[in-house]
Order: sequence, then structure tokens, then C-alpha cells
Amino acid sequence: MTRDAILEAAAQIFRQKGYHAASMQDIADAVKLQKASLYHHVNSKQEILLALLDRALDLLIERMEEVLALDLPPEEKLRRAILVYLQTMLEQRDLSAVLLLEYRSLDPKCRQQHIQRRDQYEALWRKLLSEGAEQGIFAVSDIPLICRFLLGVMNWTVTWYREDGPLTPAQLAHQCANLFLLGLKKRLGEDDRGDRDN
Amino acid sequence: MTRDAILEAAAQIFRQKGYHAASMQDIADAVKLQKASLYHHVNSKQEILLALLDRALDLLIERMEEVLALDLPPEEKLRRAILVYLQTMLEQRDLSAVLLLEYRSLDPKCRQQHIQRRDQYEALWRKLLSEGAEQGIFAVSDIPLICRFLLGVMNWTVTWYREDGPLTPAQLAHQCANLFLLGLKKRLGEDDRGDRDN
DNA sequence: CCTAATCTACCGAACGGTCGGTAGATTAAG
DNA sequence: CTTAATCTACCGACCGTTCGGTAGATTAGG
Repeated sequence: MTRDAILEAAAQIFRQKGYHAASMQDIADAVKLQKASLYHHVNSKQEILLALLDRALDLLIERMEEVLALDLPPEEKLRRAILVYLQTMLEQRDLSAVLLLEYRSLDPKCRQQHIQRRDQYEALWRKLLSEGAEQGIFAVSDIPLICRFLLGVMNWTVTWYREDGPLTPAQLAHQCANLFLLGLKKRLGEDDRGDRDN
Repeated sequence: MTRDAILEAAAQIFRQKGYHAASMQDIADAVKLQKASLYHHVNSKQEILLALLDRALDLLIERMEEVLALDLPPEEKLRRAILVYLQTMLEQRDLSAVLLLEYRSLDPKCRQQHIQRRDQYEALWRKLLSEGAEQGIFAVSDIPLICRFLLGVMNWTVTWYREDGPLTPAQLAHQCANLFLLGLKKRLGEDDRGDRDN
């Protein structure tokens, strides 16, 4: 029995039940150990959560930096980033769901560190968008907002996507990219400040 | 002390900690009662969660039906629906967060009922979109997908929106509507099946 | 080669603490 | 006096974690 196997099982159970509803007993059962034995490989339940969150962010950051390093026009780079993000999230559903939903269960000290790292990751997306804006390809005044919209769409797919559904992750990514690129690509006469109503 | 006050306090605590991490003791402290006294107003912790989820859905369904009943062109109706949804979610953050994140903690029997009702609500959005499609205003082949994208963007705002931030809910709604209407409004020569790459 | 020492992986039992929930006495309101 | 609301006191179950100990593989010394 390896530490990795325990983490993997924990991710699955955390995703199904949530961190607090999942017990060490559940995890032990999943890997066919006594729960005391888990503590030979792992120091605490919190440590498991922390390891999963780190692992998830590591994966996303690594792949995002690969995409950023590509020599592509902004539009294609954005398409690629969306594809890679969705593929990663949907192929690692357990890890993704923990990343998106369970970081709240970190105790405050670790949570702060984690949020900081997550913000660094989001900064990579903002960087990608501002590259496109600087080159005059994207017409977007509020990059942080568009960035949150985009990540919102993609993150939410984790909650509803079914592998046995009609769409592959690649098709999903294509649709998602279409939607945003239509809204992003420069066209004339857009006002994008919404301070008229209310 | 009223049942409503207990539910309200519970919503706040469920939002902060999540259902399982929140204890009846926490709720009792928040309303300055002994834990046992809660059970005079409420039968169980599960019942509190169920009541909150019902209340949230009731509110959303009611307001969405009001919007659907308006006599407006599809584009304006969609803008209105987005505005009302975001305002409701952001003005009832506690309730919204519980709706979006904690329904997983319902025991299976109630969860199934709840999901069914939530699907009915989503059907209202699909109806709004297909009205626009039938009238030839919206160019959208996969309505359920666009619907999930849209709800995804809006739902995710609940996780990051700050009242002390730069945007009012109305401005947020305007930006969101702009993004989707750019992608939705009919234009020529779009292929929207993404089965090319991978 | 033998054996003693060390290490890895695991176990059963138990700990202090908290959980959701209950019973029954006590108080407040009409 | 009645009844609704709140209290104190308690329950069994389960929580994450620790402890002492064991089987078996690995290493070290002669």
C-alpha cells in the first residue's frame, strides 16, 4: 500500500461526501486497511486534503505554463488553454472537485497559503488575456472579470459533466472557446460599462 | 425566537463551514439558545438543510416565472432574467451558497426530490432560450449546453463576488448578458459543432 | 551461512472529545 | 391553569488520533 493509493482513494471519497463527511474509516475501507494503519503513511486528515490541493494546483500550473510558452497567436493560445484546462479537470474529476469545493475545509493557516497559490494560477489566465488585449486582438476592458467568467464556466462543468454524455471534453472546450471568443474578438462600437440600469 | 431566525442563522453557518462541519451547537450559539432548545422549532439538522434548499429554490422559481411572464423580446427577457438571478443570488448569499454547494449533504431520498425540482428550474431557462431560438433571434444549436454555461458563470460568481468590490450586481449582470448575447445573437457562417480537434 | 538488529507495514484497542438527538424539569405568557 | 418555550442533564455513536505490539522483510556483523 502506497501513500499515493491512499491519496487517490481519499480524493474520490472527499469528492463524493465532502471532506468533513468523509471519515478516516471510509478511506481505510477503500484501501482495505485499518484506519490506524493510515497514519503510517499520512500524518493527519488535514495533510491528505492539503496534499490533494497541492497536487491539483501543481498539475494545472504546470500545464498552463506549457501552453503559455507556445508560440501561437492569442486566439489560438486561448483555445488551447481552454482545451487543456477542461481536459485536465474532466480527466481528474476527483482531484478537480476537491480543488474547487473542499479548499474551504483547510484550516485558516494553510488556506491562506493555498488561496495565494491559486491566485497565482489565475494570474496566468489574466496574463494570457492581456497578451491578446495588448496585441489588439481582444476587446476587453475588464480582464479580471472576463477571467472569472471564463473560469466560472469551466469550473462549473465539473459539477455536471457526465462521461457518458453526448460531448467529449474536446467538444466542450470548442464550444466554450467559441462562446468567449465571440465576446472577446474585437469589433466596433461596443460600450462595456454596465452602469446604466439600476 | 422564531423558526425563521434559526434557519437564517443556519444558512450563514452552513455557508461558512459547510453542512457537516457546522454543528447544532454552532447554530444554537448564533441564536443564543441551548442546543436542545433548537429541537422545539426544528425536527433535525437535515430538516434545516432541506428547508433552506426549498426556500432558495422557491425564491428562484417564483422570480424566474415572473420574468418569463413579461412581454418582452427574447433578448431583453434574457437580460432581465440574468439580472434578477444575479441580484437574487448576491442579495441572499447565504441561501445561495447553501443551494449551490450543500445539496450534496441531503440524504439520498431528499436529494433526488431536490434535484428533480432543480432540473425543473433549469428547464425554465432552457425555455427562455428556446423562445429566442424559435423566433430566430438566437443562433444556438445546443440549448442545454448554453444554459449550463450561463448558469455556470452566474453560479460561480457566488464564490468570488465581494460586496465591497468594484461592481454592483447590476453591472455584473450587464457584463454577463453582453458576453452571452454576443455569442447568442444570430450572425452568419457559424459552425458550432466542435468535432474537429481530437 | 547464521543470527542479531533494524526497519516497514500493519493491526486491535482505546483515548478524549464532539456529534445529533432525547428526557424531563423549569420558566414565561395568555 | 395551560401550554409554549427554554432550560439542564444526559445518551450512544462516531470522530480523528495515539499507543503498544507483531509479522516479515532487510540489513549488518562475525
